[in-house]
Amino acid sequence: MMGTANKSESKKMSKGNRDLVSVEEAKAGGNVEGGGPLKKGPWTSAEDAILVEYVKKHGEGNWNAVQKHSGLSRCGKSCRLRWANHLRPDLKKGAFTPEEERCIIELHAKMGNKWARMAAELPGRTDNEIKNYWNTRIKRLQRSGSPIYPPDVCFQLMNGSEDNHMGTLPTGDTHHHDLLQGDSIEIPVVELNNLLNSGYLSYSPKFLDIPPSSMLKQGVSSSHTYDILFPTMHPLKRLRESETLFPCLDGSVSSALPVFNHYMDYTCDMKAAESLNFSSSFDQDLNTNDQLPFGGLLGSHALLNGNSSSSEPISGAMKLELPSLQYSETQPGSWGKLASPLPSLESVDTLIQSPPTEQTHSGCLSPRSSGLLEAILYESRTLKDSRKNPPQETLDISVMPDVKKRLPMNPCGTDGDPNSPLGHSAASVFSEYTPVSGSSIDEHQSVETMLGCDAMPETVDQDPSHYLVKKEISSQIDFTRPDALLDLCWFGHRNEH
DNA sequence: AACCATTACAACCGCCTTTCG
DNA sequence: TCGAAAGGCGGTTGTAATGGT
Repeated sequence: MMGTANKSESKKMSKGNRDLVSVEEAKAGGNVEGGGPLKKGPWTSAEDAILVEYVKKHGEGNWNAVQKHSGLSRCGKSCRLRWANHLRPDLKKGAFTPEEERCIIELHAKMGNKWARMAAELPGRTDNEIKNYWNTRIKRLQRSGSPIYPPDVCFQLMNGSEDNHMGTLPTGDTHHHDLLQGDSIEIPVVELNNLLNSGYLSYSPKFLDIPPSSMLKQGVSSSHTYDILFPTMHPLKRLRESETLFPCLDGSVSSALPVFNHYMDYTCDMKAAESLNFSSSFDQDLNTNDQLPFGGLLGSHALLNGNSSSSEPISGAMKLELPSLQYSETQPGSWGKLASPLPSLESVDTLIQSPPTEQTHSGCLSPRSSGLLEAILYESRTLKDSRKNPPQETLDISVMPDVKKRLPMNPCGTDGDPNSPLGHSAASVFSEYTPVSGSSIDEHQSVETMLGCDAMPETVDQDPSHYLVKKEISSQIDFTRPDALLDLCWFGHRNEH
């Protein structure tokens, strides 16, 4: 908050006494007429008075002139912020109402961290307020391992995307037209990201149960997905705002419901959930069911990150900036041969989102060669076909010796679908960048663990048939393909039928 | 009562975009 | 057209207040 140069001053000037500063002191405290250093730290009531007076006279804007005209030793930015966040007469004070909280949650599900836009939807509230509220809430939810979004918000969002192909909430409020308008199929990736951040995937215990359509709607390609699933990559600056094209596939509402059925067992933010009449049993689940059918430990990163701490639950909102493993154009056909020594799943992001330019070494069309839209559509068709003619084999470990080694349980020699527009790649992530050393989970188990196949079938997943289903799933997923995660879901979907 | 953890809030920083001369 | 200034935004940090042990 305070600049380091003013820390001591700020400490001295506690909330209790800083209001005692007179206007003269406020003006003289820093500099008059912009000579000395600008003051930082908490604003005094005198400074506030000066600023209010100034705005009354001159109106908003031209904030840098405040210092000149009023003698206030604050920079223009600081003045603007102070005015916008505290002095504006139309500001609402006090805690957020349940309605506002609800609105924030929905807006965040739609917009992501677009605090200013969210603030525009909430009259009298500032972006800073909303941001603080959200961050606090996220921390709370992270600790409790609860979903970030209430189920009904996700449901609305997905339902909305169904309706308008935009992945937006059909909330009925008319002020979201900016998101609703347009005739493209573009879905702001933030919406997808945030659905994924919802925590329905964050622990992934029910990952396999998520219908593919739901999964797709939730944005499988989003970076946040991988934040959730692969939370321990070294941080780099995330792309500031990735607007990703992602098609909406058909997917019935009913197919999405089971997800919520599962997760209604988990709780949401206790406070918000209570205010919004959400069920709240997740805490209990946390205490009693610390082992999950997915093979991971609840509250553990063991899911795919055995070498990460298990002290913190994976939470959808976990803010992890992943390294941008930019797929090297100089390495054609190197799906699965990633250049970076430690790429993240952002790389998968990149791969999936990248425009098609080349074919993979296996001859399969990669997303690069045919585009994500085509890929998705293709896979959609494949899925439909598969329902009619269940595939015999899908796991192609032949092209991924590493995976081959790591999947000794694979009962099927499989061939990837050479016609799939989605080529190989995900295997690299699974094989290369899953836990390596010092892990609590044997790296060889990483994939199995993720699939919940060989890990702890007796703990939660008591149903042997369920276990077998997962076995089948694991054997049919081609981790050499970037859409392996899609497969995960799709198999999950298939197994619902 | 002391200590610690958490929460809520305020403010700054850096980057990006827009505006203007 | 270009560069500087201003404005806007999101991320981060620091601190007081509060609650629990």
